[in-house]
This record gives sequence, C-alpha cells and structure tokens, in this order.
Amino acid sequence: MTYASVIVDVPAKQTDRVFDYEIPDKWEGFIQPGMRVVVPFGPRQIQGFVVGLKETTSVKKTRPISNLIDISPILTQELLQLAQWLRDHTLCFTISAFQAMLPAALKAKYEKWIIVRDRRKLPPHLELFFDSSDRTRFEDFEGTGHYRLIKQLIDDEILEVYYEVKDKLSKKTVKVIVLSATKDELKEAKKNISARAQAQHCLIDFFLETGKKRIEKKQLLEELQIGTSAIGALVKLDILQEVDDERYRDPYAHREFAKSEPLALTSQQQEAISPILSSIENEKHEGYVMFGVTGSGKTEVYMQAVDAVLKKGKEAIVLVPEISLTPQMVNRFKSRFGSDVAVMHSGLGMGEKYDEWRKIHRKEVKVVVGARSAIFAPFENVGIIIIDEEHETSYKQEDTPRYHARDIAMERGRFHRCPVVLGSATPTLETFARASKGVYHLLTMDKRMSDQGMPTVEIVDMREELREGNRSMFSRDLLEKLQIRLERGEQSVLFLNKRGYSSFVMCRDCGYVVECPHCDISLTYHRISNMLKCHYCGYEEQVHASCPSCDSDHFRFFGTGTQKVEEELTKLLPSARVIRMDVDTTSKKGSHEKLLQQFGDRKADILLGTQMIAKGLDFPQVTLVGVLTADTMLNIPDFRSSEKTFQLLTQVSGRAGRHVLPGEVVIQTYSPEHYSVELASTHDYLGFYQKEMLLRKSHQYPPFYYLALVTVTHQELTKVVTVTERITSYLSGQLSKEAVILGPVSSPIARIKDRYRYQCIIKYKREPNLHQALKNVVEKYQSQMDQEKLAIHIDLNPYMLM
DNA sequence: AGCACGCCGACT
DNA sequence: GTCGGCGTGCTC
Repeated sequence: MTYASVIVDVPAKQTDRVFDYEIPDKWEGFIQPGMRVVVPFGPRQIQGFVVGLKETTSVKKTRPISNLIDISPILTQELLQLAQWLRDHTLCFTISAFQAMLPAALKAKYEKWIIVRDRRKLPPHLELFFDSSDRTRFEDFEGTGHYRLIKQLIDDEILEVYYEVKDKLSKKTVKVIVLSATKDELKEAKKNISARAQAQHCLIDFFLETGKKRIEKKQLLEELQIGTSAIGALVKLDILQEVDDERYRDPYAHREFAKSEPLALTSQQQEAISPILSSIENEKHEGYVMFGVTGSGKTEVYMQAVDAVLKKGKEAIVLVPEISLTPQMVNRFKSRFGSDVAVMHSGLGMGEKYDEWRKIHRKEVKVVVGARSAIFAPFENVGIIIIDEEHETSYKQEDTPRYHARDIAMERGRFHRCPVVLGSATPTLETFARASKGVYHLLTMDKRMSDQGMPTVEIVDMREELREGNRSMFSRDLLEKLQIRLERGEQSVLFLNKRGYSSFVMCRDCGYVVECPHCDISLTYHRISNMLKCHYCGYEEQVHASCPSCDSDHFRFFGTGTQKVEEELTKLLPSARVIRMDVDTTSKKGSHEKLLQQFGDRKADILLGTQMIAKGLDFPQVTLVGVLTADTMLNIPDFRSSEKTFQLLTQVSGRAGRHVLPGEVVIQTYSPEHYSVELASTHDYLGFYQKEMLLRKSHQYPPFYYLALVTVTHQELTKVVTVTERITSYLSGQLSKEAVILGPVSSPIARIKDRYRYQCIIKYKREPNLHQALKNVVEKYQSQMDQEKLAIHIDLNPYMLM
C-alpha cells in the first residue's frame, strides 16, 4: 500500500501538518507530489495538496483519497519546498503558502448538496425542495427549521449529503463541431436523410464543399443560418461530434506588437551586462544591484540578459511594479520576445490570470513579465530573475503570507543557480547596503542614454509663495514654465502626491475635521456622489452645509484632489488641454492605457495625476515635470518616509527630458530644507544614502536592525492594550538584551472598522528565538482569537509600520 | 474552518 | 421531558 502525505485546505493552526491517505490501486503510481486531490476530512470532502509519498504510515486508521483534481502536478518539487520556506519565514500556514503561489482561479470552491436516495420515503412537505431534480443546495434549507429532520433522514438513508469540490473558475471552452465521417460516408448519409430535413442536408453540404474537419459551433450556426437541432440529429448518427475546446482568454490577443531587435549597448550598459551574462553562462547564483539613473537604459539590459537566457534554453522571470502602470514595459517585452511572453498583472481578470499562468505551466512561454505574484511562476529551468524598480513597496505583500518578492527571488535564484538582478535608480537602503558590503554586485549606470544630462531641478518654497500673497496651488514659477511649454508645443507632467492629503473636510474656524465613526481617519470627499467616504471601511455620509462642531459656514473641502487642481489649471491656463489620471478616471479596465496613449499621441498638453504616473512613463515630448506637493509623504509617521520621498521625487523628475529635448523639474514644497528634497533635486542618491544610513543607525532601524511587527486588534480598547502589553512583556523575557522592544503603542491608524489597533515593534540583529516566541504568542491567544475575535498579526520585516 | 458531540437552560 | 443554545475537540 502506498500512502500520500496531504496538506489539507484548512488554514488553521491545528491542521497545519500533513495527513496520510491511502492511494487507491487505480491511482497507484499515478499520484505525484504537487497534485491536488479531494480527500475525506471528518464528515466532509475537501481539497488537499499531495506533498509526499510513502510506503508505510504510523497512522492507525487511514482513509483513501476520494478523487484527483489534477492529472499532472501543479506545483513543482521546488515550489513545494519553497512553500515550507515561506511558512517558516513569514509564519503562515503551509496551505496559505500554496495558495499564494497559484492563481486565485484554482482556489477550491465547496458546495454542499442534499441528494434524494429514496423518493418514496421522502416526507411530502420536503417534496417542493426536490421537485425539479434529485439534488438541492444545503443552504436552501437554512432557516426552514428542517435541519433536524434532514439529519434524521440522512441517518435513515433517505437523503444523502454530497460535498462538491471544484475550482473557483473553470477553463474557458468553446463548443466545436468535429466531423467524424469520411466524404463517402457523408454522401451515403445524405441519401438516407429525409428530404424534408433541410438543415441537415445543408450541414452535410457544408462539410462536403469546404472540406473542413472542425469548426466552432457558433460560427457554423451563423454561417448556415440553421438551428441547433440539426446538429444534434447528425451527432446522433455519429457523423458529427460536439466537443469542448479550451481557449485562452488572451488580453493581448487583438494587439500587434512590432518586432523589435536588440539595440547596440552603450559602454555603460555593456559593462553592466557582462557580469550578468557570465553568471548566466556559469550557472552561478549571484545578486546584482543595477543602480541606474532614470533613462539610463536598464530595460534594454534586462532584455538582452533575458535573450541570453532563452538562448540557453532556460526561462526568465521579470517582475515589474503593478504592471498596468507601465504598459510601455509590457509592450517592449512583447515586441522583443513575442509569443514567448506571459503577462501577469492585477489589471487582468481572474480567468485571464489563470490562462496566463497555464501558458507558463504548460511551458508554452519562456518569459513571464508580471507583478509580485509572478515570482512564483512554475518554471523549472529559471535562468534569470529580474526585479525592476526594486524599491517599490508593491513587492511586499501586505496580507498573509507577508512575503517580499525580493526574498523569494533570492531563494529561487539559489535553487536554480541563476543571477537575480535588482534594478533601480533609487535602491532601498537594505539593498544598497548589501551591495556596499559586497553581498550583491553593484552595477552602476549613471549616464542617460540620450546625451541629455539629468534635468535641472528647481525647488520652490511654497511658504514664500503664500507670504507673497499667492494662495494658488501653483507657484508663479511653475505657472510660467507651463505657459512656456504651451507656447512651444511641448508637454508637461504634473504630479500630485495625494496620499494622506486627499480632500478631507475641515472647518476653517475651529479646525474640526469630519472623521469616520468606525475608523480613526478623516473622510474624503467624492465629487461624483457628492458624499464623504471612508477609504478603509467604505462608510459614507452626506456633506454638511455647516460645521457640526461650531456651526460656522467656513466649512470647506481641504487638501487638493486632482479634480480641484484640474479646475484651477483650466482657469489659469484656459488653452491647455489636460488629461487627468486618478482613481476616478482610471477605474474602468483599460482606461489607464487609453489615457496614456492619448497623451503619447499628443492629444493633450498636460498630464495631471497621482502616484500612478510616477513610474516608467517615457514620452519624448515631456520637458517639464511639476511636483505640486512634495512633502506630503514626509509627514507619514514611518521610518521610511524620507526614503519614500526621495524615491518619489527622483522617479518623478526622471520623467522629464528623456530624449532629445532637455528637461526641467519644479518641486513645490513646504519643507525645502529637508535633506530628501534637497538631495533629490541634485540627483544625489549616494549623498542621500549616506545621510539616511546615519539616521537609521542612530535610530536603530533597517538595514542595521531587522524588524518584526506585531499588531493586535479588537473591538475594545482595553482588551487590545492589555493583550499587547502582555505580549510585549512576554517577548522581552524571551529575547536577548540586544533586542529593542517598542510598545505597546497605538498603530498610526488607531482604529479601522470599529476595531482598535495596537502594536509592538521588535528591532533586533540576531534572535534565533524570535520565531518560536512569536509562534508561542499566537498559540497562547489562539482560543481568544477564535472566541473573542481577537486578532494578532505578525509581519516579519514589515515595509511600513502601519 | 466545519462539524459532531455534549452539556446546560427554556419551552411545548 | 425535548429543543436548541454554543463551548470543546477532532479531522489521516
């Protein structure tokens, strides 16, 4: 007897281990690790992942596997191992790790059915539940009070429970009609079919005349103008066959990508790529930091490295931050590698993502370009992993498993013995520090490909503007420069850092701000619905006419939403054609790309937007970039706020003057003397790095210390505080004296959805005991977490302390 | 996570 | 006495 070790689809502490099942004879030798199966678990049937096979088991009573879900493994041996690594490094359940690696479409969907086994003994008042079929959803009995009766009927074998386990989403299929007779057989059949069956004759003639063997049903019906019954008749005669044909939902199917050829590399690009190429050649795992200023041509280096990998018959993983933000990047890869590329990003629907994933799984593509989760692409021969814009926060998953794609990349790179390239103009301090220490190889590209140098950056002190009586959100300088661009027919990009500065409502007399009654955060004004809305819980309320606190009429929208900026802009520069990009204008699928396309086609003079326009845009005619509010990010209570500000300003400035025309950047700020603003304006990453490293060292933050964040949430404030207090004191007893434990303190957002949030931050250098201690904490509060809805979140190496 | 089992109070 | 509340513990 062979047994399968199975991880069951129950994300809970108690079930986070393998369960052994018998492999029925018919599947002996067929079932392999990495396949999904349906197994009995207690009274129900659930999904499980086979992780191993064995000849004996110590379990006394085993039950057999009920069914197979996959006919080939969907997780490779490497990914099964990687899941264990994920579990150990993020403290998640193994099953959650598996799920993170697979497209959401493959998540199990469970349905519970009640089936009639003996209709004669079915009580009459239950008949109506089963009048059209022998089965009914179990939920249909909810609230009918029949629960007990049904249980009895099940015991009496009159009814039966049936658990259906299936994928959340199925493959897309189309009905195809296949000819299963020869020409002679067709002619023969034609004689035997009644002359009155016109449609059938029509069908046979079609196949005789065209000589086609198969055709989509829909197309056939349309072309011949017949109904579906004639086909049915011929299917019965074994002349035709109706089959389901799998189709990919290809989001890029109707688009053409002009083939591009490798460009000649500059000497800097050449210097950067050659060590990478030798790692590829020698199959050596090495980390590279490609530190290249904006416009230095990192993408071309990526593509040529990928090309080298493909020539070796291996595969490549390219991560980009939230790809829908950079359609230009996708285009470049599609143009170079054509149908060898799968694209995975959040803009795709669940089905589209699944289909792209299947192309990888079936080895139909060699390259994946995708967002964070693409790091789990089920390739088996990875030759290079590239992470573009390595500093982007979207590489850190914010819910369980809380992994960072960079860490996964390194782990997979080690396994496949391949190089991992981290590219950025503004690497995270962690990454750059590792490069400085020689852990990663530093590849510097400090020259732009065009002969243009970096754009000139001017900092405008908005306090000064205010003092001079300019109350507009445009400084005189910026306005003048916009004017000049309009006259010259060049384009400008205006960037509004909306985060934490969105249009909240404030009373100018007493300072009252309308806040969400469920979360400790101010409500934002939405023009479309004319309502105030909470970003965290979705709460909405009417706009007040006057201040609820002091009844003043000076109750206004504060902050600057993009709409407001647009209004003012059209007032100041009536002739300017403006494209606004924010959540409102890009909510529809594909609208993002369309707007960028319009701007690229020079149908507008000014592109106005939030975060989303900061990255990857590359328009030759853009010669001016304006940052309206540079410092909003500085005010976020997070140790990374300076780094984020520096990165953002550098990225945004990089949008200007990338080609022939020289670029100019205007940064408006209320804190012009802040080092992250100043150093960004002089494009001085190294200066920023050194300054920030000193601060991180003295404040004991990464990269000098590791962080762990424990967040406790509960309805009652006292509960949260006491639990966090106890956790804090327990941890301080468990950890060494070198560890710094902060807390309990309130989270930056103290309450979300009526739940209070407290946290404890651990800063440490080496704590072999930490993981176990944290596990103990979770274990200790397990019962309270179940019963009292207490929640404890643990984030190892958090990106933000929120 | 479900689900059964089992022990208590509130009713026909 | 039985019905139904939800605390406890198990699932190969």
